[in-house]
Amino acid sequence: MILSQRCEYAIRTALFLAATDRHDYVAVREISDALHIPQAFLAKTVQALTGAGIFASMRGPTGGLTLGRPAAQITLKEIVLAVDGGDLFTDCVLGLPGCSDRQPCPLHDQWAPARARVHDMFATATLADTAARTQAGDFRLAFEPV
Amino acid sequence: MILSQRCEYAIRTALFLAATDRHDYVAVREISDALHIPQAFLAKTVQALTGAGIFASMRGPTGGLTLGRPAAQITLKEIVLAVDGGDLFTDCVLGLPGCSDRQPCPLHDQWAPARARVHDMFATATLADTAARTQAGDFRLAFEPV
DNA sequence: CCTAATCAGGACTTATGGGTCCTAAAACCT
DNA sequence: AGGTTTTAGGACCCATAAGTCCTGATTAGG
Repeated sequence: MILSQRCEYAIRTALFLAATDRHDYVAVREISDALHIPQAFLAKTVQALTGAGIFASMRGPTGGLTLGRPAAQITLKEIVLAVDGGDLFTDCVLGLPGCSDRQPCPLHDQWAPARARVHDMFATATLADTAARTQAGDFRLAFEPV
Repeated sequence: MILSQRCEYAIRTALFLAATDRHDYVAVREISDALHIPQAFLAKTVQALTGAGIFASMRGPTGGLTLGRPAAQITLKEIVLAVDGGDLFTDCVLGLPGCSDRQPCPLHDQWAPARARVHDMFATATLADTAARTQAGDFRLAFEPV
């Protein structure tokens, strides 16, 4: 798996919030039902995002989650960093510590550009762009379309 | 981690065999010492490669491991497939089952080409090419150069 | 033939990510 | 004020990857 399960859930949740474009708070329960994610696990996962300011949360009967900033100003890279950390964008493909341009492993020259391609994909994709595509076509956030 | 620990060990072992270009069998113990890999764990890991014909093994005092075919005819993709399977090259970045061109997730159009780039890197890289680079420069197969 | 060295592979232990459960704290509503 | 609904977060359980240990099968060499 390229992303952890937590991170897949986090991105799908963020896209759900951006795509349904509501002004009020959306309860974790509602999201976990729509996306078929275990509720308690999602509740813990989003704490990493609220802590990073990517989500905002409110308690109480009308509480729930909402985006902490406009969807156009949130990249998928931020979400990955908040949940999984930056290892995906920096680590050696052979797991060798200190691998770099100065002290490369035998695959470094091939891996570095491929890794950069993956990085750029996450750094370029904003929630607004991606959510717009979600609403447009056949795109799905769950196995059964939401 | 993009590759499992097993797979990182497997590739480094294959490169070690290709780089030291010996005609005889090399004992697992010798490899695990050189690359700082737990011996018993490496012994189990390479069974996936001997089973796939990528390595050949021989028991007894002069036994050990050797490449099953010429290094120029072994790609890193084969090793990944034998150890980790093909999920890295086919799975949806959001973990949605059945994601494809026909039934895409919101990130499919961005992810598919990035994933193809990673695939092509492993499919193109042969043990011979990569091992040649290992011998040439400062390249390393272990934290302390071998 | 016997011993030592090596791979093969099952059984077991440990570490970690995924997931559940329960209690506390905050916010709304009557 | 008090009850209900929600997030926050600690404690715990489970599945799997990582790693260890031991026994057996095979081979070389005296």
